Amino acid sequence: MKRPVDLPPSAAAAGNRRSAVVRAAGRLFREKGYAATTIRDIAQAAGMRSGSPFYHFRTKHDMLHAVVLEGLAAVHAAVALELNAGRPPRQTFEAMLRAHLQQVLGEEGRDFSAVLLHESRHLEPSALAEVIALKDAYEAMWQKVLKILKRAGLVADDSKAARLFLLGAMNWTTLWYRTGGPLSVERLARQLANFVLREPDKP
Amino acid sequence: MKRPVDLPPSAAAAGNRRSAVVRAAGRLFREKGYAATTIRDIAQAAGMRSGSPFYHFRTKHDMLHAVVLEGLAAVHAAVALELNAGRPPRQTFEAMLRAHLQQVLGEEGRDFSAVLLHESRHLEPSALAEVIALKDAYEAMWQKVLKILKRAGLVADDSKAARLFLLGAMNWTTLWYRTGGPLSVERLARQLANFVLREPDKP
DNA sequence: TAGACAAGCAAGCAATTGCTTGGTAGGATG
DNA sequence: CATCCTACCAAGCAATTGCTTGCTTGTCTA
Repeated sequence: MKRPVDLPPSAAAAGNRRSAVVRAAGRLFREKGYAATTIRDIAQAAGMRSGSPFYHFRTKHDMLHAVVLEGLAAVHAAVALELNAGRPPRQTFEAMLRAHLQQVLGEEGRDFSAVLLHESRHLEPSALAEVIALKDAYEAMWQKVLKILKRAGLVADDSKAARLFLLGAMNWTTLWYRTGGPLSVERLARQLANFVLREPDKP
Repeated sequence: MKRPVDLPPSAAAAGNRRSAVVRAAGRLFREKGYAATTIRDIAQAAGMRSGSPFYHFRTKHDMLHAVVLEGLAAVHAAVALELNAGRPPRQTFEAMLRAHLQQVLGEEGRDFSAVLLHESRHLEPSALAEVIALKDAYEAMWQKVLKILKRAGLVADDSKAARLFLLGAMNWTTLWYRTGGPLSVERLARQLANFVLREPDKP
């Protein structure tokens, strides 16, 4: 009956079944949406009975919160790595595109990031504010690379609107890209770079 | 107790309160999402009691269907008008951008189009198939203008992916654009055109 | 071997959900 | 005047919802 209130002792080992709940919630929230997913759905997908997820989470909202934070952390880490790899502007940009698309479309992280992108509005106000702050920090990296690209003459516009157009083009792929289709994520990143950059294409 | 099954006699006058239900549903579906909106919410917003909307619609799904079709018809008509206005490529393109963004962001049609963009997955399979067919026809107009732009050397890529990048950039605005902010819809359209086209900017 | 704790289960409760049912006010129609 | 039809209301039903409660199991430690 007791609960691991904030940090369970020896969280690494203890968080094993908890993460099963998060993964199940992530997949279902992406497939059916937050509001249309029931606790019973999540419990069953995690191999539990309907009351058991509440051992790990206080509310359903908390499950959404955990999913969204996981998505945000993963995409931030992946893109930050490429931004700081010390490559020239165009290569840095394309690597960041690839990393973002990989996170958003790849088997591994697509559930978390799709939920982040499409279900955040169902968060409670305080959790939403936290997520928005983290998202702003993430998007600042894109503003930074746009600035670099403009200095290099590779792009004409590094405004806030330009950043949002770019992120929109990327994030919208979650609604149409199909894994196993004719287009790999790498080629998609290359194609978006060519679509956006003002430079002779590199096929 | 009887219902106007398919076509109510003298539909023009009779469909008055019905359209109040559609407008209320559109606004609530956009604000809270389809699954999180209750019949009671819709009825109250339309000034009715909770059972009354079912005089006009068989199910809640049918209400979503009506909202989505309204959004699709409006944006299709607005953009088709500009595509066929007989202007030169760049002007045609920018006018289409403006028309789409006007529909998606403007007071008048944003409820319907935002629901179309973000809630279509909650449609029943048969209704979804119908909507997808109409959406494909809509997007074909964008493929067409991209082809024209490429012939004119204004864009480097007129592939299917390029079209989806463009639509993504536009449709994502529904998640960040705020009416009354510093950026008008007209300027937004101009800025997106400059972001995408390979030509000296026209400020 | 005894105790403690992590991690669940079985059962159910109060509220909410989509939707149905029988009725009815008010205008049009004969 | 009698009838019909449109558009709604008042009430409620069966199912589902998020969540709670008391209890059990397996495992680790002293």
